[in-house]
Amino acid sequence: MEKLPDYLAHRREKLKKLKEKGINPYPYKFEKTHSSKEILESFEDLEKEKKVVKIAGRITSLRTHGKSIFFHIQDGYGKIQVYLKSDELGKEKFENFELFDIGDFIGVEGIVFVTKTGEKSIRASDFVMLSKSLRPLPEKWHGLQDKELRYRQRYLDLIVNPEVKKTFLTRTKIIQAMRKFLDDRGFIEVETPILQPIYGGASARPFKTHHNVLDRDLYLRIADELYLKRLLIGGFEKVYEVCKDFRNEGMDKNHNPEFSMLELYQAYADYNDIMKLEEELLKFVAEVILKKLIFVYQGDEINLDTEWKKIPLFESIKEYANVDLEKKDEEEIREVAKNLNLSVDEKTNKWKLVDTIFGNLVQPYLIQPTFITDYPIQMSPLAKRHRKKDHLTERFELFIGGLELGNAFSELNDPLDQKERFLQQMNLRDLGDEEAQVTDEDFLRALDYGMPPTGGLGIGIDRVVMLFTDSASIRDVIFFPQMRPEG
RNA sequence: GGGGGUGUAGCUCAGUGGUAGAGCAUCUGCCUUUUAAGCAGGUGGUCGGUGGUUCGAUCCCACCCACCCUCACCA
Repeated sequence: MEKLPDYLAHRREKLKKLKEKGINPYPYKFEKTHSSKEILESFEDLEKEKKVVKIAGRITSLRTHGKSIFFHIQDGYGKIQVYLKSDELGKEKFENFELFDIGDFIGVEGIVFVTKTGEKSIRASDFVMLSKSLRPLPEKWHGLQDKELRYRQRYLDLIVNPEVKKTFLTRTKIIQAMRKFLDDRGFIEVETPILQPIYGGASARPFKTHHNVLDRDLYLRIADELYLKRLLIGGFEKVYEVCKDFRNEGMDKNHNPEFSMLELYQAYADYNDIMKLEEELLKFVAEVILKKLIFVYQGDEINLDTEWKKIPLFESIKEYANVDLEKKDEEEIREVAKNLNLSVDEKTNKWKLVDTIFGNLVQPYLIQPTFITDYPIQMSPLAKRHRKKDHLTERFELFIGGLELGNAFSELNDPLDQKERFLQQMNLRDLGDEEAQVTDEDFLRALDYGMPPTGGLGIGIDRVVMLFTDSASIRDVIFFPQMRPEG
């Protein structure tokens, strides 16, 4: 048998001794009366009444003093100090504590008191092992710093870095707030397929899988769009889905292969209505989460309490890059990109060139909330033509803090136009654009039956969480980000 | 994929061409209000991996792996 390192062997030895004493190191349950938070909040009453409390949690620090011991236990809501005294527990019980370590789950019974140094604590009259820990926790003072370990072993990160737990609690509250906002406005939350025979609704490469019984390839969805629109056709007027989407593409601080999205559709609305809706939604979330509309993201002060700026895409490029691309042809735009030292090649098509120029010269400077509107048709195959400018669509993206937070259209509901757009996409695909969208015949058939005029919106939930928790990387707001196999 | 950085004890980090250190954790002893408890004494390492240079490599070189930053890609 392989020899364990000392720090593991010692704990195995203690585990064995517990069993020899007839103590189950992994019992089935413990009836708590309070959480640490509840005790601290109602401390004065508990102290006055000398009420016996029972609390459970993980030992996170330990100070022994011969015949007395102090330790903190951390539960799901905070931490509280416990005091053990030999006189009060009896010698045998007190000595059993030798088999407890930092990291173990313990149940404690006792009454509350305040120590000499003023800390609200529990004077234990009994304690019980709830789960023996066989590995040491990271260091108490610096916590877990190594990002790789923090992501791979998020549970440790959560145990020792309290601000991490707070970020994820905020994440949950943000999603709750989004649901409340939409539910209160009569939106219906729905679920649509993750496994799709034809992927659509966005421009991205998919993950592919296979159904054995049907002997058919399926794709993990890259968006929910085409299914939610089918529901509009079916008669729902306001729907939304909080979903995971999957895109088989690169990973960086703004992208994870699986990510969370909020998609919503509202019949009889256009993109102007959706702009207003998204602005109200994010202001509502900010009020709920931050209790204010002015906050700092990555060093920049962001003010949501303004009239949010709206600029057409080409205007924004004119404003920030000082060049008018709207009337230029592909070669002229390529020249512009090259002169700006952007890495583009002869294969980069016109629309990707525009996108690259925007992404490098405009997007990073969109710190205050800004709607970029009216994208070219070729960049927006699911968006309705602009009512006044035929070469553009009624589409917008929202940027705050340099982050792209949403993408929305007056949805294309002209079945023949949609068919044309799919054909254009297939042409791009034939020219080597692997992210070009795939024609979905069933969706076209559905559109033939008629979809009401509709406004739709997709919001990257992870990025909203980044914004409101001042996180620099998407990995800091996803519990278990995608990682390569351990090296 | 390109450029830069990091990788040393369970954790946080020093360090050196002659096979290694601190703090915390852990172990032993002392200690009945401590809280980064204290005091005394221990244990613990394939120095990310594989090759090369060298009498000798954790250190220098090459390649590989992982992670971070950045560019590209990716709405």
